[in-house]
Amino acid sequence: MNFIERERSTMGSRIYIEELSKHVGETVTISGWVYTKRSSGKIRFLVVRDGTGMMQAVIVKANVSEEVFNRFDELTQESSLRVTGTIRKEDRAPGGYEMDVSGLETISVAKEYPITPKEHGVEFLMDRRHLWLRSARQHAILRVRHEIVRAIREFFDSRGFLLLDAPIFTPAACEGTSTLFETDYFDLGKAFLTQSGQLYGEAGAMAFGKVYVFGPTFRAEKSKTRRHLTEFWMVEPEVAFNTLDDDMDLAEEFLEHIVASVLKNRMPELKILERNTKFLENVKRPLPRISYDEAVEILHKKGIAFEWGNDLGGTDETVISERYDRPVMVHRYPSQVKAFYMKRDPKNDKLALAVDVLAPEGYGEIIGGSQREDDYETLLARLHEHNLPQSAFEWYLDLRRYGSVPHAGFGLGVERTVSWICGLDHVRETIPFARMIYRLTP
RNA sequence: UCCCGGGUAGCUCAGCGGCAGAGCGGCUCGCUGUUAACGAGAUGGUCACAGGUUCGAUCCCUGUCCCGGGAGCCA
Repeated sequence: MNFIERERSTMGSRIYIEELSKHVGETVTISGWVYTKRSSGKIRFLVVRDGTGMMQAVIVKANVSEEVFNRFDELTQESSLRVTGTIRKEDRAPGGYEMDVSGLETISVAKEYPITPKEHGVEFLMDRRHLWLRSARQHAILRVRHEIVRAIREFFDSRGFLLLDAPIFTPAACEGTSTLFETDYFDLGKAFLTQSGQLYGEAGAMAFGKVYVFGPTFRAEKSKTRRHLTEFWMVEPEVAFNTLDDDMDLAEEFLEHIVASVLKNRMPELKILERNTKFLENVKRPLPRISYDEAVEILHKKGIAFEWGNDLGGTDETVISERYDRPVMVHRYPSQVKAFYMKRDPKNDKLALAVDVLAPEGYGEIIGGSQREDDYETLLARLHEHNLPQSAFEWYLDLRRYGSVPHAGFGLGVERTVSWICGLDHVRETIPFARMIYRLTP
């Protein structure tokens, strides 16, 4: 018998911790890592994680060979192992099930693991993000993120939207405002990392009617706050023949679906995160809709010196969103603070047909959208007003030359949404490996 | 870029113009139901870096570096 065969002969059937309840009374093997261990002399406890959950394994001196019993001593935190034993329902154990160990095999003894069950600072943990991902809280957050991404795709897929992947290298600024990451691109000069797939989404909408772009986006702004990453994920639906009102209808139905999916499928994770789900249960249609003018009025009534024509700042957004128990839509912003492609309000040329959705509890803007300018001459004039190079936008102008129609869309920031739904105090925990102004590793 | 706060043991922090501290982790010992186990013990330091003031600086001053979150900008 070779090594592998010998090892296999001592194992029960291999299962995952998430399916323990189906194997009560059976002898099975769990492959995983040591989360923590405790000893009380002749009875020893090993908390094993395998990626799907945690299980307490109990090693009783009287029930196992001396070799197995002593093997416990060499196991350090995060050592990898295979543990075999009988599964038993046990109310004292976290998860409700426990293993009575009969066999224990060390795969690799871990060196002294830096992340102990005690508290650590943000810098320390972010420097070890690759290890931090193993902890229960990070599991909960990333599983909620996964659920949100799944719900996003389910929402659009079930409504006949086509997933349209936009390029990441772009020839010029999409919106002309943000600072972009720049890189050399062979003989073609400079390329920029995309800050939005929206313009390509518009081309897709003219081709397929309704599409969504879902991918990473990049902003080289030197923002250093709890709401900013330099690389983040955005989902951007775009629908031909939609108006601003249609756009807002879509956005609120979309948000309702995402939140409902998380509440339905990820309650244990929200509990680990100690999230008060009362706020999330309120996320039902209709969401309140107020105009920018009304928002300014609210700020003035609160005694905030806010000048009409400016964009809402983070504090202003918090003041407005605090008045509601669910996300609030603010529409028709001054066109001077919005992007060149947004259509002006036919009733007031100073306003853009734009909408921002502000999350409650001070989480700020999670959605930004608009009806797009569909008139060729107007769009051309806007390009020039914003000093954008017409040549880089000829293809975009083609969308207005050949069968232009009203259309609208929006972008939702995935990390801000995860942060809000999980109730986190910083977006850096919502993505496996955050990229920020002073963080490029690990 | 600006404003504010911070950097002391592996980690989280306290401290103070006059011998460098605690809790936790790791290590040793004990314990048959632990849940961040518990009890006992030993170990652990370039007080971010460079100048300056002083009899004496981890502490006060100046500069630099790094971190945090806020403004601006944005999802």
